[in-house]
Amino acid sequence: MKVETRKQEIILTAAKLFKEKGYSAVTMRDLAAAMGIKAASLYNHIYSKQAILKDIIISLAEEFTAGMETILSSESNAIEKLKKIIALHVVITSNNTFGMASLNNDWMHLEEHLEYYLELRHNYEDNFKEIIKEGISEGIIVNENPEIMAFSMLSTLRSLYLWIPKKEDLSSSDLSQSLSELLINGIRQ
Amino acid sequence: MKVETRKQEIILTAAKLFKEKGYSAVTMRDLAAAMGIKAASLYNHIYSKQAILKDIIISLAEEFTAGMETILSSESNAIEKLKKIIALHVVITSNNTFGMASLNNDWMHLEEHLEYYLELRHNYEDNFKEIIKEGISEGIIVNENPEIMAFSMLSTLRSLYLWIPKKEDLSSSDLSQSLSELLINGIRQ
DNA sequence: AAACTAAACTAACAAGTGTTAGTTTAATTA
DNA sequence: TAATTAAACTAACACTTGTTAGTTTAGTTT
Repeated sequence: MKVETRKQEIILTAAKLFKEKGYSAVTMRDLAAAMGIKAASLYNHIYSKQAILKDIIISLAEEFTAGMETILSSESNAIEKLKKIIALHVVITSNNTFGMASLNNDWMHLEEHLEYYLELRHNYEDNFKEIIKEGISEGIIVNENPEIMAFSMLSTLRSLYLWIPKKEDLSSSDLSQSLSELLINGIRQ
Repeated sequence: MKVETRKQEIILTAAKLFKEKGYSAVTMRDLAAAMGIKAASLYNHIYSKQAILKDIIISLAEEFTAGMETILSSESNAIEKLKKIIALHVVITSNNTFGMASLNNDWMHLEEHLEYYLELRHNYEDNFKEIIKEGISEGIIVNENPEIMAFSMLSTLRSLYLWIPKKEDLSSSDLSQSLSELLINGIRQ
């Protein structure tokens, strides 16, 4: 029974390098050097450079999709759902800041898996917007352009991977709490 | 007197391609093909691939720096200054969505100019945070973590390049207005 | 008409790319 | 002890990379 820890080490190291320089700028020789081995040796563990990227991105995208489904089927109002989504982003990002960089910046190099990724992403965004519209109908969210609200909130949540590593003292729950208040109540006193 | 329009065409086309695939994934042959010429011909107009990137990014970074300086020296309170910053981002991004992609995603490939870029960026972020702290002192901004507020607002503003091209019907002033209300007042009814 | 010039071209380079084939090493299992 | 296996290695491949050198073309200036 193979536990595949070596493969996981390679994928984690790759994600780290991809975050620093982007997928295209990282060579298999860079990755091998970071692992302390030769490039050819990587192929005892992984199929291709492509496959590493797919592994990193698709697993994260599916995590978000699963999280969204759980939230959608909960008995919460729109504001509560949005708070749960914020917490979802904080938790997933905290556990894999490197991978989140690829999810945000390297997805266009997915090739065969691009279509599937875009489908997951599109559905996620649609669900997000629907929650906002629901909140407007309920009268608990201001009647402004839901597209702009969704864009603004998602922009912040998608940038968390850049920010969380710089603030390791901040706990996930504290950050979720602060972000919820900010994104929902604004900054005005 | 050379007007350098051909060079500008090349740089604009490069920015377009960089936005789609990232700096490293775009080859000089890709760029040449997009211009309808051969790769070697590009070198009649530009020094190197590097120099194209530097041109795109540094000019934008300096535009932001100049805009920030104007805002800092205005006689406005913190909230008014933040609104001016939002408008600054909307205007600069509207005029060059392709370049903004490189500014956000390709800066790590600047090499010789990386240090200068990071200095401009760091100063900009510091000024942004100072305005928020000023607003807290004045009692017009909530007394929460200014780092989180700056991060959140800047995340949204930095993502505008992805969003503006999809909403061409929206005018710059309408978008600035909506974003100001959202980022400052939040979404809660 | 002659000279100049902007901007294209062809051909080639040295270095770097992802990947494959076949081999060696050292630890684990039968 | 012999066989197996995980994981490294060397060597090489076909192709792509940014860039240079030298040449041609066609329009403009003298």
